[in-house]
Amino acid sequence: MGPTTRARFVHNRRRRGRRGPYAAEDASDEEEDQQEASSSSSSSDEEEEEAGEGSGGEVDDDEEEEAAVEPSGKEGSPVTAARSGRKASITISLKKVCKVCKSTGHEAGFKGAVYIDCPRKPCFLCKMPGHTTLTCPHRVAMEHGVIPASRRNTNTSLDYVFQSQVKGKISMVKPQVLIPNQLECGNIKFHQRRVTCLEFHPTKNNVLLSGDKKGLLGIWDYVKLHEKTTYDSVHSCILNSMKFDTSNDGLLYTASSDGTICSTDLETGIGSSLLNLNPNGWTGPSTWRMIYGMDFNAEKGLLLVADSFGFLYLLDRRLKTRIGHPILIHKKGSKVTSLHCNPAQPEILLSSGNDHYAHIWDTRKLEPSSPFVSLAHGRVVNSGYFSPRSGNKILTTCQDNRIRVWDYIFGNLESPSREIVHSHDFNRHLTPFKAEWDPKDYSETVAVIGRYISENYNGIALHPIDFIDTSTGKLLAEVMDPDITTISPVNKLHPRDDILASGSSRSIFIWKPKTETDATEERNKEKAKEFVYGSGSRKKSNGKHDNSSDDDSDGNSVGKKKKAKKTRFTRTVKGKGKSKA
DNA sequence: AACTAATGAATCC
DNA sequence: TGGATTCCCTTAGT
Repeated sequence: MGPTTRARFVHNRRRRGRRGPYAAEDASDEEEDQQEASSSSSSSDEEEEEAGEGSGGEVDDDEEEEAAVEPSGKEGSPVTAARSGRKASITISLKKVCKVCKSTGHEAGFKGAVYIDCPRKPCFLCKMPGHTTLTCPHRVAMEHGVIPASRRNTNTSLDYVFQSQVKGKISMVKPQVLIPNQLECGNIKFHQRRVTCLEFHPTKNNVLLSGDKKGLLGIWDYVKLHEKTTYDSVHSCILNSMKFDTSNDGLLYTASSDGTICSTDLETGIGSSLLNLNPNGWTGPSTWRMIYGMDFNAEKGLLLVADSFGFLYLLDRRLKTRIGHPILIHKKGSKVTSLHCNPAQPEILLSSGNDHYAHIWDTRKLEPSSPFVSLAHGRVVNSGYFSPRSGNKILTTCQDNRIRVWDYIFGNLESPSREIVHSHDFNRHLTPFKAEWDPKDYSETVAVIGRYISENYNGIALHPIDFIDTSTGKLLAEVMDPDITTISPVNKLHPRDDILASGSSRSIFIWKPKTETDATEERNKEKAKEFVYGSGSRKKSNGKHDNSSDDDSDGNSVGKKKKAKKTRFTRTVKGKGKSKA
């Protein structure tokens, strides 16, 4: 793959690449409809209410019902049944059994595009009992999940230090956030298995690297859509992490569940192994070491790596050798899920683990099992990141459906500054969700993360990618497209451009901000549609995107699935106060 | 349309 | 500590 400088939009979904000040404000009214649609959702089909929890505990009084069903035949007239008296019960027959709690009287699952929770289980969103996702207070659209500052408001001396020393360095004027909410292009089934990680090339602006569960490494130039390369021999199973060598753009380090760290020269494709934790091959699950967390300390030329048994390894980049002995940094036998070196002080390390902790370490004086600071979590911690510029904040993603933020790492870290309830449950079939900072956001507040639970958008269940203001917990935007009905657990924001890359199942998508012209066009289209509907004529198929490409096989371009009425799916929640532009 | 496989963490003994 | 069991809004395949 050659240098990529030409910016040709070959076969992109959206043409106009011109950026304009993005007006997020105009969404106001249709927003309402959306909400309307999502909340009232099942207006048409009335639930047969009752029968639910009211019927109480007992379950199996209905054997005889089943018996009764049989004679009356299939859709045998319930009327006659009711008439005949004793078989009246058949009218309520077809007993519902909840697939979650196995009791009768209610059913959990999708009803159209709306998922109905089992009322006997705690809320699937916030995990608290007493209500379901549909009525969860954290689901309220705009506030999507903040637990308002569990933080003490006392002004300690540390807070003073924070105010005087740190705040000055962080821009307090929030820059305008340009949300890449418009699907630009996609690469369907680029991978054979689900995507597990994404990384933008540090210098080549349009190059995206991706890894999957099989260990495949993909390189894709999303401007020259046809420029794709894959390496299938680098790893033999899950590619968990990728890091570029900051002193050599062409060199990529990869960490895998096969227990190896590899460096790959992206120009030549030549790779070499830096570490193999399973030199004797497979000798059973109790000995097989997997590598999830990895980061690069540029200052020291040091690669930090952690395995699934709780150990940290230090590798010298040049010598390609281990330094010292492995050090236990999480509960013995538990997986270390992520590592991150502080961008301002690379010797400060943040580790997250399956033992429900995130730890802060000073790599200059590593003592097994005695971190500098421990951050307790409710469940497995999927990831922990220092803020991208100052390194003064910490953002973690935990399987208890909470995103946690610590505002100042040298302050009181006993409890997080904020916990933000957000749906990103663990599911063994999904790549773990990780909230990621926006590297371009000087104020270090914006984070992006995919959402697990779906919302009903005009009759179709979609799983948006959420942009969250971590300083308030407010949902800044939810990004989605009616063609993408799968969950997007992997998301990465471009270090310089207003671009979002997302990995959803086996596909990869590129998103850009909706331009002024896009918005106008859409509005006009909407108007036209109203007109057509108003005049009673049927609308013919709506604007199909041009498929003008060569290279059919593994399809560039966005695939179609269910087609929904295409209204405004990429909804941007209006961000108040950032209208300057 | 209705099934299945793949397969990680919690829970229970 | 360790093995069996369970599971919850998955996805792509048959």
